Formats: sequence, structure tokens, C-alpha cells
Amino acid sequence: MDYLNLLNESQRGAVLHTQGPAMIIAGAGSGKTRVLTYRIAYLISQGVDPFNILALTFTNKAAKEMRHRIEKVIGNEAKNIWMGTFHSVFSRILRAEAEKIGYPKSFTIYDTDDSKTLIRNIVKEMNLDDKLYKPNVVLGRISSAKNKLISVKQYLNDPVIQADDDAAMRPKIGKIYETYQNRCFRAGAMDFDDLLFNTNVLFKDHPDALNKYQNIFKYVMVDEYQDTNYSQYLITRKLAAQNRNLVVVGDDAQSIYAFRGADIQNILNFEQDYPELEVFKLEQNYRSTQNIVHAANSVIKNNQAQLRKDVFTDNEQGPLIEVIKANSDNEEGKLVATTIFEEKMGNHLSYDDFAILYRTNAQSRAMEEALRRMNIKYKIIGGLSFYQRKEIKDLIAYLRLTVNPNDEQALRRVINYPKRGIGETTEQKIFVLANETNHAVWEVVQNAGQFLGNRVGTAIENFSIMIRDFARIADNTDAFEVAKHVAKHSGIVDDLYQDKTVEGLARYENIQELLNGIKEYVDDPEREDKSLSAFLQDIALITDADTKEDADGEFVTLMTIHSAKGLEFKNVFIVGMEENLFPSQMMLNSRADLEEERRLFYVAITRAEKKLYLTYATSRYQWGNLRSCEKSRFLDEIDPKYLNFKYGEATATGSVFDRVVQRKSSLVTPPARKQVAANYTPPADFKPSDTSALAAGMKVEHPKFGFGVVAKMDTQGNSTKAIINFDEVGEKTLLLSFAKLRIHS
DNA sequence: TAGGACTTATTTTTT
DNA sequence: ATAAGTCCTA
Repeated sequence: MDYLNLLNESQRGAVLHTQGPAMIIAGAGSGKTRVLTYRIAYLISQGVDPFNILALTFTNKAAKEMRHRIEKVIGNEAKNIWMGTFHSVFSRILRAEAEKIGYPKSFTIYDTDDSKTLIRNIVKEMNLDDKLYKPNVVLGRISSAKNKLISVKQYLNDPVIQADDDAAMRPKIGKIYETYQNRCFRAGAMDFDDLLFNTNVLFKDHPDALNKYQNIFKYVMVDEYQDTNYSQYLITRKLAAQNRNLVVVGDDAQSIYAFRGADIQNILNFEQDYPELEVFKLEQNYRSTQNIVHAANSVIKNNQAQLRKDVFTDNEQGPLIEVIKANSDNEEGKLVATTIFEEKMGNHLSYDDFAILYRTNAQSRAMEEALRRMNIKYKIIGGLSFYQRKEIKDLIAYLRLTVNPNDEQALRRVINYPKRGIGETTEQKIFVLANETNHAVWEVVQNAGQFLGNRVGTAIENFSIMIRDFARIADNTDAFEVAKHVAKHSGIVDDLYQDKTVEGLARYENIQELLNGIKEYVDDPEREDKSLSAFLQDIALITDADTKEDADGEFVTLMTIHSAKGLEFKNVFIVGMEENLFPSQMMLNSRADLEEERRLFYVAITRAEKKLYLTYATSRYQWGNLRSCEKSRFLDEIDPKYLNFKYGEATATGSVFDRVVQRKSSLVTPPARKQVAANYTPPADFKPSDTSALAAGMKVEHPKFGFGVVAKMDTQGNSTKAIINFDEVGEKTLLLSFAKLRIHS
């Protein structure tokens, strides 16, 4: 039990609290994770079965790390603790209980793209204005309803909600929500919010199931409690209702997910629900220097809404925070890269000691370029993840369809990829029929022969046979064997192999990498369920931030501030400290929004252990054109006694001006544009000739291109092309079966 | 039906 | 800048 000696008084108090509700208010860097891990270790040492402990974290990464640390203290038993994100834990539970609420066991999890595409389809089907009903807006509305546990029925019957939507000129959102929900259900699919929503449904409608999990999860712990939404709050409240052993850990100053429905109110609710609760405040920061902690405090005190808390540290004072001004986003990148290089060399540091944090993913570009130029190894967390690449999504769509043929979005994606002659018209027919008869699309596909022409009918028939064949294989083998088979027999690999360009090769390799990943998945000796269905369930909830920590060598880490939460680095650069960027333009409209941005800044500052750099540029490219920028108001909120100002040297070479001049001059000579077809008007009596005997040297007339001479004939299989030199528009290659030509010789 | 040219929105953050 | 969606032509 010697680890108890490593804790300060309030930390120890929290660890030793084993029975009844508790709230731990943990300031940044106050040893929160340490408390959580020791508390779990302590529980187990007191005889609690690890199977009875549920620890909910915010990211998979946090869960993995915590499990690691507990393992170090208590060994293998740590594997038996239920630990993960809300989404992953409850999707596992839903998988086991799906049939109780009318979903198939192998339900699909729709990602945000699937949801948006579906909404786009629905808006179109309903003949609504897609300018008004943008997928983002509609999905946001639906999502926030679900996070508040507002069902379709409640949504449609709530006059306040209707008034809101009316006022926003979007009265039909309720109807879209209804259709969306029906379509998801019909497809056997849940979106991210449904995972939590349906867990609530399960617990509400099936007391036996609730009871079962109440008995399993005798000890419940929630990390990052300030970021939970109502739906999550209710799940934990229900689970803990019997044993009341609920411990939450949070820091109101680090609440940065209100945009996703997180509700600070949950902390206040917590105190009402459990009047007997014990509160522990962890206020000593062990992570950062005095300068950093004080600077962070001076920022956060500009917020009105906060629980007062005094974060302090006994650490050294440390160097001042550097503020660096650059003339452009590229120069900003250059300054960051050179600073990293010099710091590393001068102080014998590792690249692992550096992180570059930004507000938006788009900012990574300039940083990457600069780092690459200096040969500094880096790793980007987040952004477009591996699983969002087209070729990966294509293969995954086949796999999803294999497991759940009703998966509408997957079907749409691959029904005609690779090309198999099932065009848009046919696709429309199928979907319309499915909607009219309220059948799953797959039913329609399987009976497609009855209402389609021979040719298309056969194509669909073959497609359907192929998928059923995949499904049969999936029943008998593990995820890797199926995936390998599918990659080959779906035609994806062949299709990519055709493409010999660099990008094509990369896509081909990505497929290989996905297959490797699946192989690794099934080879994991601790993996119990190696089915394709289990694999799909798992990857649906994985983000790039969680994937492989391929530790080959040291590297600088680049990520958004949001994904940096919970992490720490010796040296941190917060880049893009500019108005409209950080704070984001979208967050300037209300005090609450601005305060969330400020908390985000607070989170960013407190990631740093030793040294912090804040950089901004006076101009930056946005959507392809140059904008000038002002430095962020947040810079002025830091007490200047903690700051040291530095300016990027605006040298004659490489400054932003060169680039402007360059851009301008390239505009002077507009890029050679392809000649547009001359507006040749054919004579009234124009009549295409029989072109079967067309040959090189013949003179022809085209209704649009005018007169020309056949340069060359090119027959490949059953398609014949003619390469013709037209007098007006130059050389054109025309497919003979389509081209209307009159022969003039 | 397929492929290319053209248009349009997107950049706030994530499970 | 870029990607995705739409329109047009053969």
C-alpha cells in the first residue's frame, strides 16, 4: 500500500473513499489520473472484483492509458475492469441486448458522414430547400435533441421546439428527424447519439436489463464529467441508483464540449441527486512551472461562470512565456520549426518533448510544410483519419454490408463500385420502391429481377449473390479471412491496381494496411470475439487519436487543442493566436461561447510543463486567398509580466510579399485554358452518315465542332474511337458509337 | 451509363 | 485549396 504515501492529503482522501457518491474537482495537472488509477487499485486491494468496476473515460486513449497504469500497480487483474468511452462501453452492451429494443445484433454504427449523406438524401426526397436544410444544421439539431433524450414523438409534439424551428425558417426539421430515425432503424443502424439514446431506452423499457447491469457495475467512475451530456448523465445515474457508488471527476474550467451537448449543469445536478456526496478538491498542480500556472489562472479569471478554485504549484518559476509574431502562416510555421530545432539541439531534448497545438485542423498544413523542410519528424493526431479515406470506406462498406445487408448507406456506396452497370436510374428505382413499401432496401435488391430489365436485373442479381456469399464466409471465419476475400472478390483491389499513379498506389497500399490491421486484430491473443461484426463495431468508434502509437523514433506531435486534452508536453506551441481563429469566429456571438473558447485556451496553456510559446501571424491564407489578421484578445488577457515578446524578422526574402507578388504575376498570364468548342451551327439539313467505314484521311463535319479531317482510327474491343483534327477546335477524340458525323468525301 | 467539366460549400472542435 | 455534388455530353 506504499503508493498511498505518494499522494497529498486530498488525493489520498479521494483514493480512500470507496463507498458512496463523491465528486473530485481536479484542476489541470493536479494528478487526476493518478488518483483515479490508485483508487481503482485500492478498491481491488480491498476485495472488490474488477468485473464490478466500470470506469468511463472521454477518449479511448485515456482508457487505454489508465488501464496501463493500473496494470502496473495491480497486474493482470486490470484487464477485467470495464473501461472505455461511453460510446464503446454501451455499444458493447447494446450489441448484447440489441434484440430487446428491436435492432439486429450486428447493427451498424453510422459515422457522421453516413448521417449527413442520409440527411441530404431525405431533404432531397422531401423536396426541401437544401440551402436551408443543410446536413450540418439538421444533424446538429437532431443530435442535440437526442442528447437531451427528446424522441421523435416528443420533438414533433413540443410547441417550443416547433417555434424555434419555425423562427429559424426550418419548420420541417421534426419531419426530417422522424424519417431519419425510421431509415436508420430500417437499416439496422445507430448513429453515435443513438448509442447513448438507445441505452437509455433499454434501461427504461427493460428493468431486468437495467438491474443486470446495476449488479455488474457496483462501482462506477466517470472521468471528464464536465463534458458529459444529459443522456450520459442519466445513464450513470440509473446505473448507480442501486449501489450509489458513483464517483465523478471533473474540472469546470476544462469544459470544452458544450457544442456537443455537454452540460455543466450535470455537475450541479450531481450535487442535488446525491446530497450525501463527498467533495474532494485537487488544487495543487504538479505539471507546470509557476509562470505557466499563473498565466493560465490570469486567463481563466476573465470567465464569469466558474466554480472558484485555486490552482497553485510548488514547482520552479520557469522561463517566461514567449510570444512570437510572424508575418504569415508560412513564416509562423518556419519560426516554430526553427525554434524547435534550436531548442532541441541547445538543450539536448527529444522531439517527443514538443507539441504544436492549434484551434483548427486546417492550420496543420503550414506547420507540416515547415517541419518537413527542416527534416523534423512529426506526427499528426486527428484530421482526416485513416478510416475516412475513400478506399478504406469503400472496403469497410462492403464489410458492413456483409454483416448487415440492410445497411443503406453502405449499400449506396458500393452498389456500383467498382462499376457493374448499375446506374443512378436503377438505384433510384430501388430506393423509391423501398420507401414506398417501407421495406428494407436489401429486400428490394433481392427481388430486383421482377421489376427491372434483363441486363440490369442480372447485374443486381450477381451483386446480391456476391454479398450473400460474403456473408456465408463471414459466418464461418474470422474478420481477417472475410476481409481478404471481400477485398479480392468485390473487385476493389483490381480496380485500385489498375491505377498506376502515385495516389493510386497509395490507395492500394492503404487497403493492404487495413488488412494488416485486421490481421493484427484477430491475432490479438486476448481477443475473444474475432468476428467481422465485432471488428466493425470496434473501429466505428476509433479515432485517429487512439490508433497505434507507432513509436519508431521520436517526433513532434501536432494536434488540435481539443484532442490535446488530458495530455502534457515539456514544450508547447499554441499557434494561430488570432482574432476570428482563436477565439473562433463562430464563437463570438455569446458570452457563453466566448467563455468556452477561453476554457479551451486554458486547457491549451496547461498542457505545458516547462515552456510555452504563443504564436500568431498577421496574415494567413484562408480558402485560397490571403487575409490579414489581428492578434487574439486572449494574448492581452495574460498578465504581461509572464510574457516575453519576440518578432519574426521580416526579411526581404521569403516574406509574405514575395508570395503575393508571385501569385499576382501568375495571374497576369492566365493559365492556358482549354479551347471551348466553337459555336459552329450545323446546316439545317445536317444528317449523320453511316460511319462504319470511316478511315484516316476522310473529311467530316460535326454538328458542334464543324469541319475536320480524321487523323487516326483506334479500335479497342467493340469500341471505336476516331481522332479528328477540326479546323476550329483542334484535335478531338470521339467515340464513334456516339459521334454524329457527316462524311464529306 | 460513364466520364469530364463545372459549381458549391467548407473550416470549430469529436464520439 | 479542396472535396463533394451537379450538370452535360457523347
